[in-house]
Amino acid sequence: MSGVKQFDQDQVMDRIMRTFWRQGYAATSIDDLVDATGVKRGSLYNAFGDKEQMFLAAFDRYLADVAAPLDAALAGSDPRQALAEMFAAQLAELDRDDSPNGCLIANTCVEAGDRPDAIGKRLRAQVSAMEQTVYDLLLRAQAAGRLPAGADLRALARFFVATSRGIALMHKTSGDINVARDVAKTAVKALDAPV
Amino acid sequence: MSGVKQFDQDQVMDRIMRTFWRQGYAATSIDDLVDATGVKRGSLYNAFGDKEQMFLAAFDRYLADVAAPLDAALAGSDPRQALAEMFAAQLAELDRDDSPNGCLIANTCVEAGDRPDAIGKRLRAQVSAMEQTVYDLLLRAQAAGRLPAGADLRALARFFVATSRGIALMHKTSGDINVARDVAKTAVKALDAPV
DNA sequence: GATATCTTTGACTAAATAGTCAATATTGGA
DNA sequence: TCCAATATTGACTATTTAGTCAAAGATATC
Repeated sequence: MSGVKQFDQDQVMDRIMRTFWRQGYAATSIDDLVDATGVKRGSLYNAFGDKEQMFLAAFDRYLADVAAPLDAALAGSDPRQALAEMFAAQLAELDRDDSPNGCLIANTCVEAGDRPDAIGKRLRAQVSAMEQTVYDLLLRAQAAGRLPAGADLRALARFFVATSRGIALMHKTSGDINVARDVAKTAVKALDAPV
Repeated sequence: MSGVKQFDQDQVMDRIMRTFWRQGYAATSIDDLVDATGVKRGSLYNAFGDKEQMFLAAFDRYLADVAAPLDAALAGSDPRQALAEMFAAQLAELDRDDSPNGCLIANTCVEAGDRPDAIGKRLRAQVSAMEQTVYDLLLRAQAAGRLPAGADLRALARFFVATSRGIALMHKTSGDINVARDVAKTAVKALDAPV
């Protein structure tokens, strides 16, 4: 059959992304992806390359479709509001019942965080970028007098990235959005702790 | 050969634990354990049961050997000092260069956090227990007037557990103990944020 | 020293795995 | 219409996997 693609690449990649998200890289077999997408083995290889390339594309898709609202929230100028919005966006994503629990980025931190391959490199680039985005937000805020001059912005940026990861893990184990809410609520107050 | 064990069970379980810690459950094959311990396949099965039982025993070993100092620190009465000591104990563990990066508990949250099997159950019991230990600490402190009456202790307890997990993930991806230090330093200050 | 019990070992099975490929079908353009 | 390029398909390979087992060796106790 064919000569032209018989499936919607975007839709199929969405299924692939969700499968990796739910099961992880190593625990997902190509047969799992065949079952999840309805696309046959050879067609998947033809369309997306090998398993590692499939994962990298799924990871990028996750960043664009799921993680993007978090980044967008960090573009604001009021750090309290921006971080509250970032956590709110994360909670909204976690609370969707048409999505797997937890977060693909956090999951990948565990599975590939210290690996030298393409997946590890891609992951670390993303983590660094998020830290930098938060840092830039805090820097703008400090320059505008919204944060104390003595605040350790690097430490704060790392703290918020870590908290976001921690929330994802807590949600994966508890399945309870209130747990995630409690953590987020407590974290944003850290901006108002005495230096 | 034999009739009596030819290897030190404690030492071999330590190697098994470190292998699961470094690679995760799914990514660790029995052959990996054979290579890591020098004990042959059949002897491992004879001594420890199947792969799931090996992991559960390794998990318990991790709690007893690696995570215990964190629990011990939480037994104090001054919450600021107790939590600072907990994080200090975690940082000390993370900084050991004879151990894998990251934390087996956090890794298992990702791999089995929402699984209904014995590993998932064991993991969730541990996470709940840690939250309760922190909560009890905060409750003692509040009763002693060391924390404001209006503080949300449940939220704080969940926050500190989440932060500890977040630190583990950040350490796994960055390999930099200063990142973990920054997060811990910022987290303990949350106790002094206005309610 | 006999024997029941335990450990070790390497070979084995059955299933799952990632990736390949030739045969076939289909399309768009010349 | 014809052809070059592409997509689909199921069968295929080679490897890895978890777990089993019978044979053989060693030990402690009686």
